[in-house]
Amino acid sequence: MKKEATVIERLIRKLEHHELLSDEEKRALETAPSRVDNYKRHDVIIAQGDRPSEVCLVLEGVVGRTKILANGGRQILGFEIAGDLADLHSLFLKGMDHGLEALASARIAKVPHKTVRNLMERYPRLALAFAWDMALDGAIQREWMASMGRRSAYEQTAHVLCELLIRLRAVGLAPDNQYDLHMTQEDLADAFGISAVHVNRMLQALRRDGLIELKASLALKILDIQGLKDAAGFEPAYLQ
Amino acid sequence: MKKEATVIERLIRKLEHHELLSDEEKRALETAPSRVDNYKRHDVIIAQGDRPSEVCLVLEGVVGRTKILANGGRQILGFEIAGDLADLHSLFLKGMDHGLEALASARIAKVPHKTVRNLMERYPRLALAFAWDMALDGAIQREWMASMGRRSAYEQTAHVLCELLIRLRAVGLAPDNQYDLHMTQEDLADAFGISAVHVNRMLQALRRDGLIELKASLALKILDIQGLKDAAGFEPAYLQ
DNA sequence: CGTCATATTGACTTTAGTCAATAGAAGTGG
DNA sequence: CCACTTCTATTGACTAAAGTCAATATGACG
Repeated sequence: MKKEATVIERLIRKLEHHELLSDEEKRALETAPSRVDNYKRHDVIIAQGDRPSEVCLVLEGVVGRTKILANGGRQILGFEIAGDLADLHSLFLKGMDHGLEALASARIAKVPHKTVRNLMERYPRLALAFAWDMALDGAIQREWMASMGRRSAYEQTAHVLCELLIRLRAVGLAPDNQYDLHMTQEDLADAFGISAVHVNRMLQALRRDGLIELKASLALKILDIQGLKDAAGFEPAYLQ
Repeated sequence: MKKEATVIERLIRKLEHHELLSDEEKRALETAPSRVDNYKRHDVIIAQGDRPSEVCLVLEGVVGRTKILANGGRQILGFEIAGDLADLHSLFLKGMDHGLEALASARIAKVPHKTVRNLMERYPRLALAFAWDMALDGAIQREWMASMGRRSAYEQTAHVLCELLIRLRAVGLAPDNQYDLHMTQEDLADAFGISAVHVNRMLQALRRDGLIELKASLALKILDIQGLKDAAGFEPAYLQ
């Protein structure tokens, strides 16, 4: 219970970037009923096409939003980490246009749609905060689109590593500019829209350039933050 | 005035895909104060980085959401057509992470943020409908991400043409499966994340395969809808 | 120790980008 | 209407980026 409380605090801190919340609103969030499920790598949390009746809050681990195409391709649309509401949009859309998959072992709190809707009705500021979260989500997606379309594989790789550094640091998970994604280069490949072999080459290039250091399971240490940002053309404003 | 009313009806019809609206809510939307501006191709409607105080409703023409990167690249993140709220997210985010640009002559109604906020406060169902619209927007963005990452240039081209056919048809702008984008292959290139020369080659391939027919300014006629959908791996569910 | 997944490397292919030239179209001013 | 400019589309030749395939290495784990 303690750990969940901590994560919900992170969520609250994140939501408060947009709207200050009253104590009552915070308490309502903290005490909202939810169920916690555990997943291991490759587990499907929500399948593409499902019509979920709960919203997923990531407590621990890394979750990928994955889309399977008619041609067999798999595209990872984003990474969700502790404190992220992974599928808030499922409140509004009829069916999931993509799935949620555990890329590393993950603990997920599931809050019934009905609960979220009640919260939004009773506390308009919470509703605004959730809307802000969806909008932020859109901004991250757009940055990824820009990466896929108009950044080289090298820049794109550096860019996502920068983004994850900032996001993980914001929830205290990248002490000393180090973090471990517990996932594979294949996952990165599906996120970048390139091949796993090419991801490998780009990671090596980043190492060769003295920007990062990494061990298996994508445990990495940023050696030169400014250098990595420069290589990526990283401008953090979109993360708000 | 007549034309605006028609477009607002389209917007209402679109919003009602998610939430049925009362007559009062519809009237509130219809009578919301707004200013109409006209733009010609290449005009900047909202610049990247701006902090707009109004929401843009496209009445006529085609608007692109464009993002300029540090490396000089330009990525088009989406096309907005009549009846689309082009920057609803600006209600929530601090600064625009991208700009809005007229890709063809466009008429835009601008509704003050304050007005939209009032509408949302007074009519919770309108608030839900707007949230749904933002969520739908996210779904379209995700489909584009999948196209950029895991579809070939040929499939991607076919896919966007399918999407535009469905969206334009929904607002009565693709009679007889024909529509004219009034933009250039360069714009498509920036939307797809490929070069203009390659867009040209893909369009020619689609013509060669008997799927489309096209004239200058991207006036096109879909000759074989099913063939185009098959080529694209198009599954329209994401459009709602 | 053996098995499986992942990472790394090299050789080769494919896709897409770049550059440059040409051809069409559309708009402008006289 | 014409001459002129400019933008856009098309084409071909060549280059560069990324993909594919296959072999090998490394590492985690039962």
